[in-house]
Amino acid sequence: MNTSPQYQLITKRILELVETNGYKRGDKLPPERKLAEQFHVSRNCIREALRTLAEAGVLESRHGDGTYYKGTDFSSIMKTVTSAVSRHHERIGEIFELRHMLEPQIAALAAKRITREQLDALKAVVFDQHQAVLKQQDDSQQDGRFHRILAEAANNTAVLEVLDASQALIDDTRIAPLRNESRGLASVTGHMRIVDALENGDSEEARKAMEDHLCEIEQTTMN
Amino acid sequence: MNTSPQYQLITKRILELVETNGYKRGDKLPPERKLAEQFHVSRNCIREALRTLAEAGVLESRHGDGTYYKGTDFSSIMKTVTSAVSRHHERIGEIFELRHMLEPQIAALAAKRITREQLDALKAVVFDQHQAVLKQQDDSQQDGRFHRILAEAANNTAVLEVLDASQALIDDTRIAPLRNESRGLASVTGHMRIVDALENGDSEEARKAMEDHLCEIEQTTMN
DNA sequence: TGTTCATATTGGTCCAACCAATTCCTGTTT
DNA sequence: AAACAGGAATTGGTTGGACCAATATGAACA
Repeated sequence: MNTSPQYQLITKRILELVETNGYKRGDKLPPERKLAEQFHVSRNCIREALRTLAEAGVLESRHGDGTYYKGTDFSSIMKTVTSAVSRHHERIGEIFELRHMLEPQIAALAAKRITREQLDALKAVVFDQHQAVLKQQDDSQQDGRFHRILAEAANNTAVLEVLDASQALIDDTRIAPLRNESRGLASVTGHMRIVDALENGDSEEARKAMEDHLCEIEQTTMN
Repeated sequence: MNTSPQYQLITKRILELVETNGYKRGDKLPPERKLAEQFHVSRNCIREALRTLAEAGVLESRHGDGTYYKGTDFSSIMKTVTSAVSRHHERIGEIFELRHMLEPQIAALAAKRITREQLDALKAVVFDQHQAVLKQQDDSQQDGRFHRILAEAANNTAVLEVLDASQALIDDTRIAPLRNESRGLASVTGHMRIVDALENGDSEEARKAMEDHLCEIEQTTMN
């Protein structure tokens, strides 16, 4: 037989606990001793499960304080494997390709589903980005935020998670920017066109605008 | 002071050990008890570090055997991505949507990149599927294989991993079949059209064919 | 040569205690 | 009443030793 070790089962049960009790990001879990008692296993076993979940980015333990539900935060996980990622620079192109597949359709979906608030947030971000560019500051923060809000507006968490992970990979490999003013302005213009399409609820135009935007970025990146 | 817990330090030291000693994929690490002695920490602490590395995909422990170096391949990184997907199995609709975003573009890419051998494999699968349908057998195996070969032909491991994860989820939830002869034949016809487009290297037609194919499936699934 | 079985090795689990960081209450001071 | 200081309670981090369970190994056997 190939029975799973107990700590793996416990891992799942803790996840269940979190889900069925509707834990939200930042909530504190019961102390290890309680969990051990509740699941009828040793505290040791609980801790191994917690280490697993911590590495997976689901939880975070703070000495003397407690264990917290982190939601799914990828950037922290990625840090632990950064060294590994660096050995796979050649694959980063695939990640870009993956994003290139998703983003235009996200834009199209968002055109149908975006809320008033999200649209406003988007406009605010583009505004901020414009300011940053004009001041010759780094606008990568705003740029990332723009794409993230869009993914949220598409209202599909699965896609959102995939995109977040991709972004984390890209960030971590520091492939990044080469940002200058002309490139920044082009980015702002692209974003404005997308926002415009969203405002009109025009799916096709949104898709196309995003498509063009990404192509432009790719060209200026591959200098 | 904000000293890291010991198990985190041990995690790094184990990685060092692996690197400096030139461990290769599949090599066996020293037993936990040795490691504990060598690093002057408790075996418990070692184990927590091992759990962390195991979750990161670097190591694998086998009961009664030993702990092995798994190497750090790309898929271990993507595991992070795919695990995100798998935490959302309740949202099966989103998963379908995700696939719907990817598959047509995969078809388009595959039209440019597919090899002779892959095209042959594709034809063989469609052939088998046709046989299965005519014999009123379940063709889900062939159907899955078709989409997988296509993803391989697109030659993008990142996308492939995401799709595999999605497929596993769909399989898992047994949403599936409702397969009957007319639906099966429609599927075969759809696949044939896609193969035809691939053979001609026609990206756009491949995309469209896949798009239509998916729409048809969705309709017949939502009975 | 091939099989079986005892044994050693190794990961998995448990317990009970103690260390260390943080929080929280309580009493004091201002 | 507000601010502060200090100690107790809570909670994660670590330890050592014991035992269970799966696997590998090698010797005895057919």
